[in-house]
Amino acid sequence: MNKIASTKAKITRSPRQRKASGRNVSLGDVARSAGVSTATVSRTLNNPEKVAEKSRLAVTAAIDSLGYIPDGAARALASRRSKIIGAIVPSLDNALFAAGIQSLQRRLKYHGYTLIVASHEYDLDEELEEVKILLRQGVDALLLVGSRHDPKLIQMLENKAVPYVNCWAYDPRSKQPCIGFDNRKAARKITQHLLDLGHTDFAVIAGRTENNDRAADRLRGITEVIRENNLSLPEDRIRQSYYSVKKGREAMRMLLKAGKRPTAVLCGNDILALGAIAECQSAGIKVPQDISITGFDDLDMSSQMIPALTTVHVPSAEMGEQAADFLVAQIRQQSPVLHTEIMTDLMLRETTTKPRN
Amino acid sequence: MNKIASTKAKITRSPRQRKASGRNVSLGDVARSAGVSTATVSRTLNNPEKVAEKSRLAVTAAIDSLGYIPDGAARALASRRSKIIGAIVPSLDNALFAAGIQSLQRRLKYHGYTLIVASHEYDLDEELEEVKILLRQGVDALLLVGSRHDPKLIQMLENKAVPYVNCWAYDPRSKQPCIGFDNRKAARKITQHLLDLGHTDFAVIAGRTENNDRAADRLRGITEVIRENNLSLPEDRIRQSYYSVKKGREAMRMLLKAGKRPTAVLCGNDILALGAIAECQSAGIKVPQDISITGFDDLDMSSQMIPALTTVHVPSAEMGEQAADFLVAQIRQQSPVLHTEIMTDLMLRETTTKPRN
DNA sequence: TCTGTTAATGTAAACGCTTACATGTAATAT
DNA sequence: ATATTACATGTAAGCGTTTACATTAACAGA
Repeated sequence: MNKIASTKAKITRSPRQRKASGRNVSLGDVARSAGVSTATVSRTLNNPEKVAEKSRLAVTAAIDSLGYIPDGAARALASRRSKIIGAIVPSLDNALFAAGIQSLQRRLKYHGYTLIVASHEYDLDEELEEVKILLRQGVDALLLVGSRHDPKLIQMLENKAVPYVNCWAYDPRSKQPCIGFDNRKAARKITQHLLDLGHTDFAVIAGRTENNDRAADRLRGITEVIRENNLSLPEDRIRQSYYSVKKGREAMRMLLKAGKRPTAVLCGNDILALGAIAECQSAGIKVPQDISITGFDDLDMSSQMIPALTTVHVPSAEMGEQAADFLVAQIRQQSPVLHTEIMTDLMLRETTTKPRN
Repeated sequence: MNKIASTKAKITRSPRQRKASGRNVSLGDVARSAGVSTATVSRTLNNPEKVAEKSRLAVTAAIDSLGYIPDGAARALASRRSKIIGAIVPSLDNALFAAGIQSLQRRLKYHGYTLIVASHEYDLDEELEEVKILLRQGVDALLLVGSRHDPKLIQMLENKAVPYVNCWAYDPRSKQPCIGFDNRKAARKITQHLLDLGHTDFAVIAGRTENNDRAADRLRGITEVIRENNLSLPEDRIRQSYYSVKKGREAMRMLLKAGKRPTAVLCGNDILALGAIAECQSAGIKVPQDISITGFDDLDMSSQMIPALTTVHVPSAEMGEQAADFLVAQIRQQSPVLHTEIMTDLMLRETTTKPRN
């Protein structure tokens, strides 16, 4: 890992921020220029169908020629809606969330909303802090990840009557709206797949479960099924890691060091699985012949790697879209479905097979 | 790639959005409850040092007991600053941007700013559209990616006197502020590395260069060096792809089909390189023994894969942080350095070696 | 011609803050 | 004691929209 050549900064000073030349053009200016009242301009912008064609044309012409851009703050203050929706995710570094956010954003934009994204780095206090900030910014609605939050958080949202939805998790018994999938059920499914192949000797590389109910549910699903089948899963066969390839490798390295090698390793997500596979390759252990490995999430790359990863497909894009529709409906005082379970599919690919007998 | 078992949605209706119980608590309420004027409350919030300790305590106590949350729209309207900064990136799906955005956000938060992220999917018209939206939302400053934008875009920003900075690219001759690295120079460096190893027979899997000046600069750097060394790089040895593992595999497949195999393939980023390597593995071609492959970006995983990827390290996190500092300084009417070049390092790892003679 | 109805527009009062300026008060200098 | 200064606070005028309500115009029906 050599470093070769680096470059150093060149210095140029930027000009002091130039003062805006006079006032910004306001809705009043447009009204004057178009020869109508401010109310008519406002209506052309927000309810064009209520304005006679003649005035409408005059107004749009004035807007174009003046280069008018409405002031969101003033609009928000007067109308009590900011047209901004917030999303608070654990991390943007995770491709899973990035994909969901991307489709959320696209859909929100279609509805005329702008998205603010914040992240809390898997820290629930930080999450509460972010909610306060977004509430202060006046978001019209909020998307959260998972179903475990600081009670104060939910309280604040309900006080302010700000719609919200929990995503990437599905808990129909909760009072809180959610759009997501049952992490536990999906984890059970993939575990069962390994059992069906004949595996009896498991290890788990889970995500960190404190402050992460999705990781906890996945781990729970796995351990349940294993124990229901009267198989053992000792503590030292369960490792928790932050989600990174490096951590996945490290965890697998520990597992390989510690006594008898398991025949199957269930990973908390694809990134950890990629790391686990890399570590096996580097140790000369063949996947899946010597050891079966599974992921969770089905990132784009997971199907393209060699060997292609057996994993659980999580439709993040679909979820983001549905979340957008849900929140917008809530803002519009409609009553969309409170709990939506999203399908999750088992993707059987090349990293799992029967154990060597 | 089987799909097994899927779940279907359960239906529950959510209660119609409950109306906020009466008015929201406002700064005036706090003032009354604390027995001071609204000005004093405002000052305790924004310039606590200008308020006597006694009043300050009374105010903070009132804020706590009433659960007061300031209204950002009103504040923005009155003060002409939203405390919001916007960033428009090509895509959030790209881990490179995600990492930069994450650190940008962290740093902005430290300065007391909130970040709005938008993406334009590598479409410059869309980028202009996003700028309009963010300007309407009243962002105090804007981060852009790359140095090629619609001229109208820059014009709008200067009209409104909104500070901005171009990132992930470095062009000291431009009037526009930038914080980034010289893509062309870095590409030259990694190409030179392959030349030094003795390669003469190259292929390139570049990103799509239309609407992506970074990809174009990288490609230019590569072709320049090759031609300066009197080597040929025919058109059919240059492929352009969207950034995905799948596209990388496809491109490599085409390359392998088309006549004589090159001894070295330069990829536009790590994701493409991962795909290229996977395709080679699947075709039984050994990396780096049979073919050397390079990436660009140095994603977290690139050092962990087997074989570890030779690539260019791009310090996205550092860039995000510097961008935050730059924009905040600009907002504060300071004059930070206009052009900052960030170091980029060649990471020599396991996917490059001397060509078979 | 007059009245009732509808459609288009205008008037002006919020919205919840910030901040320039005025006022009052206490400390210090003369 | 008075003048000066500094500090803490209060008063009230915006900030740029939206929107309830009032007004006007146009037209149909009697």
